Amino acid sequence: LKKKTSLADIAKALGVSKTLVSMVLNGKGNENGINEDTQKRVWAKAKELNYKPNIMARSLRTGRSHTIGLIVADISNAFYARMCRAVEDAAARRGYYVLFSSSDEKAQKEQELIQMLRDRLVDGLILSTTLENKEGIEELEKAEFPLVLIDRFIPNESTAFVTADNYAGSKEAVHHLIKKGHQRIGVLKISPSYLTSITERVRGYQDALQEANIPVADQHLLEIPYDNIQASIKEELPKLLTGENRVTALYALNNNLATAALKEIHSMGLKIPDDVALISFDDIDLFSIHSPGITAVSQPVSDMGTHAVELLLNKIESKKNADENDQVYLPTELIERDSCG
Amino acid sequence: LKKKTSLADIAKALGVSKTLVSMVLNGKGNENGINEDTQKRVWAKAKELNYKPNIMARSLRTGRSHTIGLIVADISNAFYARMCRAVEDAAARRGYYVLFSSSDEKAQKEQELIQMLRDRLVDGLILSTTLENKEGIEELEKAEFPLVLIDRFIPNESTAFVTADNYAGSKEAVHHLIKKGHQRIGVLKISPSYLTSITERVRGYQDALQEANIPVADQHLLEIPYDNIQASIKEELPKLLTGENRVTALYALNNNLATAALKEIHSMGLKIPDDVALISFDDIDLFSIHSPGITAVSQPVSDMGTHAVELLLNKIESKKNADENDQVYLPTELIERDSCG
DNA sequence: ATGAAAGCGCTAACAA
DNA sequence: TTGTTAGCGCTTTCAT
Repeated sequence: LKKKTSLADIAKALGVSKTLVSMVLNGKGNENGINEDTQKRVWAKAKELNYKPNIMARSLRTGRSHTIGLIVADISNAFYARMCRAVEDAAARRGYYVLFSSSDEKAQKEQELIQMLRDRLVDGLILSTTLENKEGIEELEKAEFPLVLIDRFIPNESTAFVTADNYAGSKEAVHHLIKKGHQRIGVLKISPSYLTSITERVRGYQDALQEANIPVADQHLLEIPYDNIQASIKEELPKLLTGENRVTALYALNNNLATAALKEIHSMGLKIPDDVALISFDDIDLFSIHSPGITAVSQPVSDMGTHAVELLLNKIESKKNADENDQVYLPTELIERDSCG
Repeated sequence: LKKKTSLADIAKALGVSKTLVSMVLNGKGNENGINEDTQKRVWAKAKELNYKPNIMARSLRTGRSHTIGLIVADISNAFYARMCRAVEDAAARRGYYVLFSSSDEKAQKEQELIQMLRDRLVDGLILSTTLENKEGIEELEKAEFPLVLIDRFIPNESTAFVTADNYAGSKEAVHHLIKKGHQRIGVLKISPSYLTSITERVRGYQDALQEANIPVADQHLLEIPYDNIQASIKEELPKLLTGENRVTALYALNNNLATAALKEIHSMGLKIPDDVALISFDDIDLFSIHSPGITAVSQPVSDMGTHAVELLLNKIESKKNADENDQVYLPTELIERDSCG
């Protein structure tokens, strides 16, 4: 590994000081009244020696790394993968880079990752929190560490967040089902179930039923553990789909659940939408290609990412206008296909 | 943003030197013969003051960042998303973190990202290269910068790489099609078409036909531009699927292509496998859920990620045994479903 | 068994 | 218009 050119190398080659070179290369030449000619010589020599600033040294000095951290549950999940991409692009547009990590929905891993990212002096953090790590988050807030939650938020706290409007979107989905004539609607929800993305969707479901004067039946709500979705669906789904109180429609609260349900419905030999209707919160490619197409609530994933970055960078650069709202709900969209009858 | 505890803070609080504290906290206490008791006091104080080492400072001093870079075409693509996850996990297991970026299959962006990652003093790089940036790669090699290519390799060069065995996998796929009675097989390939992942698959296709004494027809090969897949498929696919020389089977050279073809086949109102068979290189969830199930060549994505990390870290830490092979082909697996008749 | 001092490469306050 | 100096927080050599 060959040694790289440093400021000092340029300074020495030119017989000037590091300071001068630093100023010029940081575009502060004019502002500090440095000779046009000297400036040109500096630039030329920098190019000649293929100078690249050492970001570590700069960070050490300035206390800023121009890097932000992003923690999601699982970067290989389509929803988060798209989100990561949006965050990456939005950050790049403003000259920041992104360190990604997956928490696997585990609070302890989340905390370790927060720690490691801070160790690396990220300037701020976008976090899809497990919500079981309140302590860790409080610590960040206490230290006034720039933080924006994404996808989920902490109820009754002032922490900044960007999320889809899960409540409204969910309500719309259930209304749609009702309009299509469904009254007994089974809900597949994920545990941990205190995730606001989930609780808000459940609340939307309940309110939609209530508004239509349909009683909410607890046994229609299935809770599926995050780390064992397919097997658990296989075991639980038949309970919902058989017997005389069986549901006529299934509402999956995220894409993983919908996908797993789809598989199981197929392997039970049932037909959508005749034997059972299916609607999903969160739209993925699969649903448009499947036949019949699966009706789904589409989340503004890219917008969420972009918005979160804007919020975070404004915090970091203290550009926040006093009236900037930093708890934002983005609208969802119902994509109607053929899975609801 | 509150100031964090530094080595000096601990040293002062304890009335000892930074050196001592550093040694103890790096586990070199015994090796340097430091009092058990002193060591305990250091640890206690470190915990008390919630000391976290400043990685930038350490990196600046040691020239190592314990971070590796990963550049793929698009992190929101399922194939790369899974790969990223594998890389993340494998790196974490050895105490490294990962900086991800998407090159969008553009050589210039690739080069910028390489630059920025090096600026950040990543200790090494895993790169799914566009292959149009040979210069940049040569520069890395010349600087002896630790580098492992993934998914694609540079023909006739000694650069380390990890890839699926695209040739063998492709041959197997086409053999399968032939065995199912198909003779006229349309191939959907992506451009840029010099990607070895693609050329190797094409080569496998050609050789499989040849071995079966089936003539290779150029007009059966469709080239679809990376950045305009769906529209291009819509326009081109009918050419393959109509007329008297129409193909009876379609072989998509990656999951994007297969997905787009699937959409278009549906919208043309054709049935799989009766009207046309479909096989895909690279297996994704969608294919197992779709009915009929889509037969696909499954790539060992996780293994590829893991393997690449191992190779890279061995390079970085110069642990490479002399006989370690650093050009590795990993076997694929044909997942037979119902899309080929 | 412990410490002093140098230095990684950079920037910023202050001099000249 | 340019240079000097002092660190940022850490590790490491060399003293003691």
